[in-house]
Amino acid sequence: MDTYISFSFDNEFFNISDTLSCGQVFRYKSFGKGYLVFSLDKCAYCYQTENETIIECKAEDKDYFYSYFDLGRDYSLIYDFAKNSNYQIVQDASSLGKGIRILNQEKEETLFSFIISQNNNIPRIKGILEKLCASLGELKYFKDEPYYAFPTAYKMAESSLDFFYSIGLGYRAPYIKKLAEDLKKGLNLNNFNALTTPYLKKSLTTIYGVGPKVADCVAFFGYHRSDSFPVDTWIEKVYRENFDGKLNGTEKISKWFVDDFKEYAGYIQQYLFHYKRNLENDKNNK
DNA sequence: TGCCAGGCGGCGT
DNA sequence: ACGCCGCATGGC
Repeated sequence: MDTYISFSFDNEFFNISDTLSCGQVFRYKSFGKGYLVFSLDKCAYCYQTENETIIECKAEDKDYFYSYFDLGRDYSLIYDFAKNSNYQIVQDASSLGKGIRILNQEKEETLFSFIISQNNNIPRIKGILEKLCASLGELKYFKDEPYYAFPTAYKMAESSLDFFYSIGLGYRAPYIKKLAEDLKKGLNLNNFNALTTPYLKKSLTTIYGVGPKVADCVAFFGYHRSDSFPVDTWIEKVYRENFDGKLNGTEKISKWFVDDFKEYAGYIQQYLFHYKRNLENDKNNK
């Protein structure tokens, strides 16, 4: 039988709820005292005590999830950089999102996920990914709890275009189908590993259905290129309202932030995204 | 109900 | 290079 182990990490720079809900990942669900988190065919159970976050997984997956949750990185450096910003909103956002860590996600799953994310909302993205995995992914178990792996590109490439429409992908269905076919034919995302971030993004945008925003997300969440700054509708609002932004076009806006925040840009983008969406939710819950 | 969502491809200028 | 438009679907 499988052996399960658990390990823990200090909570000062790790809030599991904020880390999962800040829009970088879509495959997780509430479970017990915390969450089940799914990545490729693996699963971890995470919950927090007063001082620590506990991560439980199969013994063989320990190194994977240690890396997945980015536990080898010192987030105090990132936090200090943000707290020293001249922009009040960056200071405020980093305080609220102090416990956000950037996950090191698998590249193919990240790419599929963020192609699906375009012009879409987070609850619906999660639903589509659930249907995709339940339909084409391998049935697995975390202890007694069943779940589905993320499907292989090979399996997806065998599926009809109608299938992709049937899970609610809408006009994104051909993007997903073509990517699966290209991967089956030998496209290898690790071939981009050595590229500088600008060339990585340029290479990613050659993929059908991948524009600047999705390329930024994949560069950051899949390749951990923190000199990326995804600009979506939320971030563009923040730019207009809180940075007195006059630039037009998401690519120029992205470059403006990267020029300013350098290798901290991505983390600050996440703080801002999390902050803005939390403000909106508070308003709507009034 | 109508507006919006972690935007992109295609087209016209 | 830039701006505009259509796009599928469903959450709210």
